[in-house]
Amino acid sequence: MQAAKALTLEDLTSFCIRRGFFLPTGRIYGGIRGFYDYGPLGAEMRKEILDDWWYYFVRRRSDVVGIHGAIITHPKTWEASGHVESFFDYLVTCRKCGKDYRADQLLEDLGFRLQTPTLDAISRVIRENDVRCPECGGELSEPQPFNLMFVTYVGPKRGAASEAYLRPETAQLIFTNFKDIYYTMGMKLPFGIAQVGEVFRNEISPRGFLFRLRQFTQMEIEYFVNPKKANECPFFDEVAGMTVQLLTAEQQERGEGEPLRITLAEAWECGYIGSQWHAYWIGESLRWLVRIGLSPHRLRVREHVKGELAHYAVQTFDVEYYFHFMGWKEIEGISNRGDYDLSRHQQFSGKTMAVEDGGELVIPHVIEPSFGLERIILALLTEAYRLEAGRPLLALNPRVAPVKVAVFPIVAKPDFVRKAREIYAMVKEHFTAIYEEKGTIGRRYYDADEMGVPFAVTIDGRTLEDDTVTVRFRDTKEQVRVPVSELVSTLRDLMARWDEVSRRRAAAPASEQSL
RNA sequence: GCGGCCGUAGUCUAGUCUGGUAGGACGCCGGCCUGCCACGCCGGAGAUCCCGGGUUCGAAUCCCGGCGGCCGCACCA
Repeated sequence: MQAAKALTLEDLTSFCIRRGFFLPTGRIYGGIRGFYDYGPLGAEMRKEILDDWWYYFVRRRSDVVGIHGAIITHPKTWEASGHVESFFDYLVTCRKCGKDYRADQLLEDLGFRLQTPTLDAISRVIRENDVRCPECGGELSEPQPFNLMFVTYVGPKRGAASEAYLRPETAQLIFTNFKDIYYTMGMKLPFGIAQVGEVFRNEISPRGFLFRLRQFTQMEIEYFVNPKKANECPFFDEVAGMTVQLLTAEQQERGEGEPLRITLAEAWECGYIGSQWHAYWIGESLRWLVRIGLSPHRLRVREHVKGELAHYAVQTFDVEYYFHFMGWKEIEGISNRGDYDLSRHQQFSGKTMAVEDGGELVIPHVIEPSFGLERIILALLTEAYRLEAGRPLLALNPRVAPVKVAVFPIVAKPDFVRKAREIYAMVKEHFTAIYEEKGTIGRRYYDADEMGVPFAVTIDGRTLEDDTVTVRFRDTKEQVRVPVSELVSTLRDLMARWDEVSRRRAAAPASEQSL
């Protein structure tokens, strides 16, 4: 007997690569850290999640519109946003032993206090105090800026004048377009602008499969409210009664790790969450995360402590998911950005960002739910992955499953094959579907289970007699027989009632499984 | 970026210490068999042994450098 071993991130990584969810980019050349390509199943899953997000947060609502911004935009954007300033670190290299140090950190370790770690300040402190390499005593190089934004050049000439950045967040495209959207769409406060897209961060050390990437996808909403009406959210009733696990900054500063179990109404009334709109967006976010298949008990809301707050943030809560192999990790950040961004763009562009509300001009305050798509996919796969009799099965919610239906002739005889292909063609018009005729029927069911296909349709001898097929459920293995004429509507109905259909699933959560 | 461990067909892996041009399993392809839950039979293809350099008559194996991965530290808008 081999010792039982819990599912690890490595197991999940190799499962994803083997089944074609993700591939390390440029793999035939050895790959490149922090970048992954989506394979066929991953690409389908990504699209399902994106579509559902867009439906839930944009199309379903009348107060949110969507945009799709450019990846390279005017460089001034990133000066105004504070990214140029706070995305730079400085490296100094020992001229003798070649070791690199982060300049501000080295100086701090040696007891020097810098108000602002600018190039000049660092350089001066090093020179005036004859700071040397702590390892070998060698002379240090001039500080080199290390930019966490990817730099590129616009046009044929390389140089300072043509320098531009790949966007490190989608939010700024919303802020720079704010006034135009406000006018062209005739928006009135409060309202939101949503955007989905790729962002790029030149991380020093990408880690954890999909967890820290250099290119990833954000799904963001910037929701603009009149600061005087920060506590007048007309939708608050929809989430007020939701109980959440909340870990406040205060608790963390006291060293407490056990979150409060508290309703959003209480969390707001007690002042843990600073504004009603902020509490509303926390609730609405959690509802969507549960809707696509994450368990409420594995989701908690953790407030950023002081040192953790971003340069723009008034108050931030992370929605964290419990990954049993690495603990609680952020999958979404929900920040109150105040008027930081709009004020900065007003200042840098010289154009007013104030809009009219209730007879006065205001610069709106912003609540920003920002979802990391790849982290959410990682959470969904972690939650869905389980072993049944030694074989992997993905119990994905049909909303996000890359393939919804598998169609099989029970054996590959011409009559069955002909009928099965006919049914496959019909099903494919309505759902993402696959067809397979090779191998035993059990084998094909298990392969489909591994891809997370919720329903398998089988054509057998009876189909040719009375035009019915069996529909098999991935999670319970139970089957129902339905007329071909009602197949599509039955499948649609089963997906709509999924929570009920899957309630009987017997398998334990992945964290309690062993390999 | 630092330290430790690691890199062999699509996947998992034997072989590495004690150098003699790679073996298995799963998967894949072709054929047969199969009538509701993987692991029936026969045949076959598939390996720059991560990359580059060095030592050697000879390197998957030893040495150096690089790339990539995992863990820890640091970093994390």
